[in-house]
Amino acid sequence: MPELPEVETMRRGLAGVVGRRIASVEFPRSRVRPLSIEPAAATIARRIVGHTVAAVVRRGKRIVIELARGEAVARCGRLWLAIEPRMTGLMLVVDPPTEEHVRMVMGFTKGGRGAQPQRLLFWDRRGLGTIRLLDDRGLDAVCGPHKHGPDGLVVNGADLADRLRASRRAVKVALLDQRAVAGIGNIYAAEILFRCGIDPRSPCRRLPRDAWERIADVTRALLAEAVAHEGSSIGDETYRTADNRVGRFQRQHRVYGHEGDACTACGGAILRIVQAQRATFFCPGCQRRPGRGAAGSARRGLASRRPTT
DNA sequence: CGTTCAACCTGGGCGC
DNA sequence: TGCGCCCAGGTTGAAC
Repeated sequence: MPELPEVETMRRGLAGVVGRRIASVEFPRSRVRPLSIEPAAATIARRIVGHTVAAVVRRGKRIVIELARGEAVARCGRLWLAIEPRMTGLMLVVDPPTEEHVRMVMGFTKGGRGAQPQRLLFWDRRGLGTIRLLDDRGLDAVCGPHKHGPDGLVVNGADLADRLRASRRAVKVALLDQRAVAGIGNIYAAEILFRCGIDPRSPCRRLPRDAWERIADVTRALLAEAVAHEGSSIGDETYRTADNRVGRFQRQHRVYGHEGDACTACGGAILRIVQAQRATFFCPGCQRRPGRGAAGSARRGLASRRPTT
C-alpha cells in the first residue's frame, strides 16, 4: 500500500509526537517471523522507554523515528526506530480500524500543549510490515545510499539517466527499484509513465536521453501533487492518514485500477498486463515505445527515430 | 545481468 | 451458503 505520498502524509501526521517522551512501548501480536521485528520486542522496549522523539523522518517508504536521550546521544550515537509499512501498515495517533491488527503501541508521558496524541500506533492487517531498532550504522545498512537512490520528491534527470540508461529492464520495473529512485511503488509507476506518454514495457536502454529528464520532472510533480492530496486510498481497510482520514489522490488516477475504462486522453481502453509478477496499467494509445512511430496525442518528441534493431 | 518464483500474511471478491 | 481461487499499495532470496 503505502508509497512515498502515503508515507510522507503519515510522517506529517506524526508532528505531534515530536518532543514527546516515551513512557511505554508494546508489540502485541507481532509475529515471530524473522525480520518482522528486530531485536526482540522486550529488548526494544527496554532500550527506548525514557527516550524522547527527536524527529520523525521518512526514508523512501519507511518512517524513521529518531530517539534522543540527553548526553547519551553524544556518547553512544543516535538510536532510530525504522518502521516499514509494506502493504497494509498504518501509523496512527487515533483509534485503529481493529484492535486485532495493532502491532505496536507507543505511549507518551503526559505533557505538551493542547491536544497532543497520547499514543502512537502501528497497525498492519497483513502483518508484512517491519519494525527495527537501529543505531547509525544499522540505519545506513537498511536505508542508506546502498539501498536507496535519490528521493522521488527531488530526483532529477541525471540521477535517473546515470542509474538506468544502460539497463535492459523494462522502464516500469526499473522505476520500482528503490536503489534507482526511492519511494515509487506500483500505483505511481503506472501514473508517472502515463503522464510521460511512455510504454511501461520500454527497455530503459532504448529510451532517448530526454526521456529521463521528463520522467524525473513528472515524478517530482506527480508525487508532490499526491502528497498535497494526502495520498491514494483504494477500497476499504486501506491507507489512512495518521488521524484516520482517507486520501484523495485516487481520484486523479488515470490508469491504475482502470483496466477496460476509456482513456481520459484518447478514449481507448486501458490495459492491464503483468510485469515482474505485478499488475501494470497503461494506455496503449497514449504510451508508446521508442522507435515505434509517432507518440500519441498526449505527448510529442519522446519517440526515438532510431530503429529498434 | 535479468527474470521468475516462492514466501511472508490477511481478507475481499468472484465463479461455480 | 460454501469452497476454492485470484487479487492486493512491498520486499527478499533462491533458482535459472
